[in-house]
Parts: sequence; structure tokens; C-alpha cells
Amino acid sequence: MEGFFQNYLRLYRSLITSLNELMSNYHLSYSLWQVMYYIKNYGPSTLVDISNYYNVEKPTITRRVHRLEELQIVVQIPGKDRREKIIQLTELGEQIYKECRLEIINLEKNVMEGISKEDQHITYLTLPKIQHNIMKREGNKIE
Amino acid sequence: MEGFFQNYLRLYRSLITSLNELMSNYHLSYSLWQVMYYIKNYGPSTLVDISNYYNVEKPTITRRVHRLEELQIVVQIPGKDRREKIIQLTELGEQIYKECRLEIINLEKNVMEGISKEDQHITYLTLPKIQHNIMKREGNKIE
DNA sequence: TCAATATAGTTACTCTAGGTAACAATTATC
DNA sequence: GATAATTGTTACCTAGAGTAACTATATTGA
Repeated sequence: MEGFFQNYLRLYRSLITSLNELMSNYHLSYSLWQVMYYIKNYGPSTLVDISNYYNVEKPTITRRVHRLEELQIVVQIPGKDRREKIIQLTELGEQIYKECRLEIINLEKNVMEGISKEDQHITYLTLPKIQHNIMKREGNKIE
Repeated sequence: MEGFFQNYLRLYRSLITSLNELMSNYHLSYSLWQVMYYIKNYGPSTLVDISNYYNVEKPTITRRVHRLEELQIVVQIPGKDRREKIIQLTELGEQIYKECRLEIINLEKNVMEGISKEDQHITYLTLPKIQHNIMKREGNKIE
């Protein structure tokens, strides 16, 4: 699919700008939201889980988590290891998650105007497949 | 489409990392490539054209263009105005474009493995529609 | 026709986000 | 029990983008 990356990346700046604007009301940015989203949807997790999921280095997630702690949105509790820390949402975090989620869903609806449900769904499913293929490629390189 | 942004943005870091790695052989990054891509496919253009297309501020494009000039990939020639500068590819720029393009197409193929042509095509067409909707929204805000 | 406004592009400064390398503490492995 | 791997952190650096203020031209319209 020639020019796919172009179409994908052209969209990035517009989207991230809209989202950050939306989230700034909660003193959040989309990068912080990603952490909240992950632990809400995959359950309390470690820094390593999150960093693998988004394909981002560990120190990056350390920083995000620290910011979320300051905002009292997450806490870290000891894991089964004495190394591990489990990151989870606080009461306040859950609340903010819900409010924000609604606004994001609303934005998603607006942005999908005039696009058929099927096409939306296909796109929704295709992106993770691409992600999967890239991760596989990266894995191979290490060999 | 709930969770769409999540799927879209999760992919970002993986993709940009792969692309930048590919382009580093040419002393390029994807942000520089975007400028080359634009003037190759839409013809010699001004800074403002490019900055509108990618929804990025003017100084950002100024910087990208200056870097491309240093690499002798583009030149700026006077436009019809005495304000305007038209950015165009040099011979060298054309050459590098072609080489790079092939590698990118190749990466695109790899990354689309196991995804049907139709689904690829639908995704390809859907992303610009979303872009269009966002731009429309932003336009409305200014009112 | 000329004053006010708009446009193209630049410069200087700042901010966000991420990466790398090196490390401590702990756990797994052989 | 020594070696290797894993979790998380700190300190430092880089890429990339935004904002505000500016210059130099062009356009508008009173």
C-alpha cells in the first residue's frame, strides 16, 4: 500500500493537538492518558508491561508514572517481587478516567463523521495488525 | 469507534522508530522526508503550503527546509512575490527521494503482511477522511 | 494614494517527550 | 554461590515542536 505511512503520519499532529487540548482541562496530556488507559483496561501493571505495550523505553514510563503520582491519579504498590511495583489507579484516577473517557469518545464520534461503520471497524482492526507486524520485524533484527 | 485513538497512537512510536532507522542511512529523519514527499508529489511549494498540509507551525518547516538545504536536497528560488520562496528538490534530492522511496515501499509491504488488499485500501482511504474532519473542527473553533 | 491590514518567512527562546548509559537492588539460573 | 537477567531509577542529551516578536513585502479600502 504505497503512501500508507504518509497518510498515517500526516494525521498525527492534528490528532495529538486536539487530544492534548481536550486533556489540558485535567492537567493531562495524551502521553499520560496512555498510562491510565493501559492500567484501566489491562489491570494494575508494572512499568515494564506498559513500556512494552507502547514500545517506549522504561525511563519514559517512569517519568509518566511519577507525574501521575503527583496528580494523585495513580499509586504504586509493592508487587510479588521486591523489585516490582504495581501501578494502579486511585479513586480520583478512576473518576478522572471516566470523565475524560466520555470526552474522548465524543471526539472520536465527531472525527468519524461521514465514515461508514464498517470502514471505521476495519481501520480499527487493521492498525493493531500493522503494529504486530512491526514488532515482529524488530524482534527479528535482534537475532 | 471507541478506542480508535488508542489503536492509532499505540502504533506511532513503533512506526516512527522503524522509519527513522531506515532514513538515518541518508542522514534523514521522517520529519525531513515529509517535506521531500510533499514537494515531490504536489510540486514545488512554499513553506506555508507545507505547514498547512501537515498542520504544523511555520518555524518548524523553516527549520526542516534549512536542514534539507544543508544536505543539498532542496533549494529555494524566488516566487512570484518578493516575499515568497519556492522550495524544490535538487538533482541530488530527486535521486535520494527515489532511493528512499523504494525502501519505504518495501517496509510498507512488510508491515502489511497478512492484511487483505481491501482492508489496506480502506484504511488508506479512511485516515485522510479523519484528518479532514479534524481540520474542519479546528476551523470551526476559530469562529 | 496612503494608512491599515494581511501574508511569507525568520529568529530567539521555551517546552514536551523521548532516548542512552550507567547504576542499585533483587531474583533466577546453572 | 557466582553469574546473568530483571525492575526500576537517575543524570544527561537530543529531536522536534510551539509561541511571540520581528522584517519585508503585498493587498485593501477609505
